[in-house]
Amino acid sequence: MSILNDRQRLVLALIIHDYVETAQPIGSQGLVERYKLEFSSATVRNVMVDLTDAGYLRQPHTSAGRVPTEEGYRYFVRQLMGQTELPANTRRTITHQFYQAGQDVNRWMRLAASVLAHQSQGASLVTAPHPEQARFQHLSLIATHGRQVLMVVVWSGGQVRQQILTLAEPVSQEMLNTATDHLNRTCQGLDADGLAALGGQFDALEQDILRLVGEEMLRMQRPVSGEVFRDGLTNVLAEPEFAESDSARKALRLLEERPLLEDLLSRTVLHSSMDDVQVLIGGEGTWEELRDCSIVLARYGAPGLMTGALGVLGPTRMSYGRTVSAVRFVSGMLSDLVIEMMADE
Amino acid sequence: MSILNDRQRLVLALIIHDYVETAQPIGSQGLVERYKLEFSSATVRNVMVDLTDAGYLRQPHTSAGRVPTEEGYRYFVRQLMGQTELPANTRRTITHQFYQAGQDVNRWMRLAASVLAHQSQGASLVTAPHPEQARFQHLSLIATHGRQVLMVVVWSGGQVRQQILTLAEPVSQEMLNTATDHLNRTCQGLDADGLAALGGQFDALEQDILRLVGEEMLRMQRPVSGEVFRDGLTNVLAEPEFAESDSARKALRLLEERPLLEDLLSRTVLHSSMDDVQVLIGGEGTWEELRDCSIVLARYGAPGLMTGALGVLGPTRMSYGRTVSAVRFVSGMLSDLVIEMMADE
DNA sequence: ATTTAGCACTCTCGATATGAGAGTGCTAAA
DNA sequence: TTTAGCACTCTCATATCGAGAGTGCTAAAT
Repeated sequence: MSILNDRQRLVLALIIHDYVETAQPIGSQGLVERYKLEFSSATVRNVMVDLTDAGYLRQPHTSAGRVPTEEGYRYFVRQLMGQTELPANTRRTITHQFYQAGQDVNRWMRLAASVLAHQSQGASLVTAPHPEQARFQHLSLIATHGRQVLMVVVWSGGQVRQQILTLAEPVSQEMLNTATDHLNRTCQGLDADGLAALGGQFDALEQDILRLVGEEMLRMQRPVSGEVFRDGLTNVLAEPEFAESDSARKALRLLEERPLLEDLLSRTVLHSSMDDVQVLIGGEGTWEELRDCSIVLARYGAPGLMTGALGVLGPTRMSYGRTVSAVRFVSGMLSDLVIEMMADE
Repeated sequence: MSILNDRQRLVLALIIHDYVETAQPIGSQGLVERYKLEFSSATVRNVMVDLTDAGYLRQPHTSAGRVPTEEGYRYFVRQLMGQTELPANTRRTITHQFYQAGQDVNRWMRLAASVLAHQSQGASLVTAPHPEQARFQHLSLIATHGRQVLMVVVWSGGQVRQQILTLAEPVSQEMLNTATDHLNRTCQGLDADGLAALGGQFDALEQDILRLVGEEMLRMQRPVSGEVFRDGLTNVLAEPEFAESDSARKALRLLEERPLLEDLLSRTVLHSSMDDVQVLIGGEGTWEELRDCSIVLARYGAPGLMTGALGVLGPTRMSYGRTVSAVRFVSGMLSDLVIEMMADE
């Protein structure tokens, strides 16, 4: 990566700024006029040649204006963008909305997806927080009909998972109550290892239940185990570069199909530290589908305890400042909420 | 609506069939050649004039082929299409998949959305089944931290809803157990009226809980209360008429935004009888956003007890035969599953 | 050593023209 | 009632053309 002088940096920033707005190649004259630059268009042209040689700009064709390359965007994001924040009143409004959502995690998720989509004008996704180290908290067994039993397990993060079991033989609600009481007293706060270490102090029924609880625990600890919340998918379609809709389709499919999504998240954000915003520009050579897209990702939650991921998909030509600040803000918001929730319990 | 003779009906059916495949206006010559018709293209042209006068066909411009009108599709769906079914082996495969999903309602929903999207090549949506008449089954209260209590309510359909309460003052887990035991014994199987009718046989804590349970019950009985499962949104983008992406955006937004969706469902499928497939062609004058789209909808579930809705969105030029059979089949499948589940409990 | 004015050159984009092709509607004959 | 024949219409793809925007280069100016 070349080292740019101030003028080069200024011109690059201005070109990116204008191109993000207009989606049109940016020419030297227009730039000088719009920003009343104190050097001439010829000088700008010289600078443009430098930036093109450095790989930060390109021309769609001879004698058209310049367009940022992926490298150009990367330089901008790393070196030029600075730490922007959402406007104070926007932050207040959003905070208020989260506050109103109370303790309902599903509402947090929906709200986060909605805020991200709205602020960034892109497509957003938010994965539900999942425990990195699930701990058992409470169990209910409810006899329904014959050998069918509804098992409801509450985990220490407050997640609730239910499942219907079919037992080998009918069991009365009384016996179920006895078993749950025993298990609830004994297993409180145990993690997977703890559960496995418990010896033969249980009868057959309790052993069975314990095994199922253990399986559920494993399922829950997978990275994209729960629901994925999305919003603003149609925003992406509004961008002119996706008018032809084919690349848009490919990109949206990435968000729609779970395996692709798991791949994406596990290769990037899961290894990053909390609330650290990552910007993937143009697929970074790995995702063909994302040729003309960028993704802004972050991981949120209580490190080591309960984490999730969130992100925004938009065209490469997106407003990185706004998007990064939105992602950072929402990620921090959710982290605070999750940490607070964990502390309560 | 005019009465058509056999030849007119045949020509209309063939034009719709071809147009659905090619998305191109259909001409008289091509029709005669492709289907080796025993009358000439001139005759077909005469028939086309009749069908155009009747309002079932139109010409994009003078001297282009014919294209079905919305009325044409309606006539086709009502009179010509017949009762088609998915192929037997497809039905078997799908049945098998549902069977493998066990009793997990969320998996049913995801699978239903996926099957609908795949079979119809459109965008699908499925609302979770919600109780028409919720009955209380079981309650758990779990003390978490200070005055915070996690309330988990199980309804007679097997739905589980959780919520975090903040009590006026700290309460021990013992006291919570006593209260839940009492409430679980007393309220088993009661509906909203039943709960309201219970007099002063409860202490203050129990009264509070009961009130919250009642509120939750009301929330749950709203038509689109739970999650909405979607799939295949990108299928729609693949259709040539949505290449320009603007009308596609409008239509997909209808599925993305909950209020619009509630409006759509409440005005149509909620008043229909179970497993009865409704076809809305071109917005039916009510939904501007659906100008070039059709929606195939059905209601599923156990009538009076637990119902949901499902549907497919596609271009007006969609294969109604395939889509209607897919919607009918999946709807019947889910109805069976829900009824079976209700009978178990 | 930079910066700038001047200018020729290039390329896109929209407007306009043109011809092939597909399809119709009409008329008159079968 | 059906059909062959034919003139007519309209679209679509292609080609042409000029305006406009923007560049790169050179030589002069700072």
